[in-house]
Amino acid sequence: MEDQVQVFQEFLSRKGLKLTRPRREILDAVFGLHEHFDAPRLHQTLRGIKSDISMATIYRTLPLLEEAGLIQHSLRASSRDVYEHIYGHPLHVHWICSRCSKVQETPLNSLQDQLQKEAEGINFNLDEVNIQVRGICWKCRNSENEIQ
Amino acid sequence: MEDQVQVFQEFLSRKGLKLTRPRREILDAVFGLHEHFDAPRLHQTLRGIKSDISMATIYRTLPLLEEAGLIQHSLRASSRDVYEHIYGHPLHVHWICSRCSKVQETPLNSLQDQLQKEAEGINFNLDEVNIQVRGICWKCRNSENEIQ
DNA sequence: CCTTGTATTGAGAATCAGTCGCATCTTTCT
DNA sequence: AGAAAGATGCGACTGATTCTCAATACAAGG
Repeated sequence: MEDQVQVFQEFLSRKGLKLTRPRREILDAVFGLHEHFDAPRLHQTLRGIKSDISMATIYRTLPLLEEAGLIQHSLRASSRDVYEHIYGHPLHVHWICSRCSKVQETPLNSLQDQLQKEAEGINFNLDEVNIQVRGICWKCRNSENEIQ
Repeated sequence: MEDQVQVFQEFLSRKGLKLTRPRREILDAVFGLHEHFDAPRLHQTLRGIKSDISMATIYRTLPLLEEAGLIQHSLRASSRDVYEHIYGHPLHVHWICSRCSKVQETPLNSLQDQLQKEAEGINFNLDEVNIQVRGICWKCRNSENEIQ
């Protein structure tokens, strides 16, 4: 439990930065959410709970969390910067329905090995993988006739 | 040559819309660029060449091109809406270097088949695939020691 | 416990992308 | 040429993200 705090802490000191109250609260909020989020939503969440951390601080902290490998940019349907926390989560594929915008996730499985091989082929030091697939989910396929 | 014009033309008339001068010029500009682009860059390009098509028109046209299957949303490092034209291009993997931000592309190859299989597994009607991999490219790996 | 240098923060201004409403053109069809 | 429907440009507007800067908080040394 609270592994992510350690990770962040270590990352910060390695860079000569400090784990301050605002940073800690943002970290907690991020790992308290179990969905994708963006800066405004995070701000709302934090405000709801207790503190009034400024947008500026949130926008400053997210890149740090990303650099520390705790969160990653997620693919987005909208035009905002969307993140999700990944520490302790396996990499996955996002299946995005073009109709209802719902997002399902499945694990990478064997795809990862292949990507790894290709990475070696071009001498690329692979860090993160994001796979986004768009199409129509089964629910919408079924109700396709009604709408159109 | 100029296949994309036909495709767009047909798409438009199917929807009762017209292939106007601005739309045509945007289409040309899009297929004249051989990199990823966003609305502002497109605007700049168009301005440089000749016409003064408004941002509003560009923002209205891009979704049409997307719906026509001529371009697709690309994954982005920044916070803007980035597109690339795909008509006549095979699907590919984006290799993004976290250090120098350069983007390389490789074809999907066998990954596509696997995704297709997984799609069938969850009864998902696969349309588009975007794969983004982040890491460090060979150039940056080599010069890693110097900077740090 | 005080001092000092450095990192941080909040608030608000400033940007910038993307959207919208509307009066004015274009295109198409007759 | 005239009418109807679709398009466009302009400018206002919204909302996200960045920037600036003065005020704080913190760690280390005295």
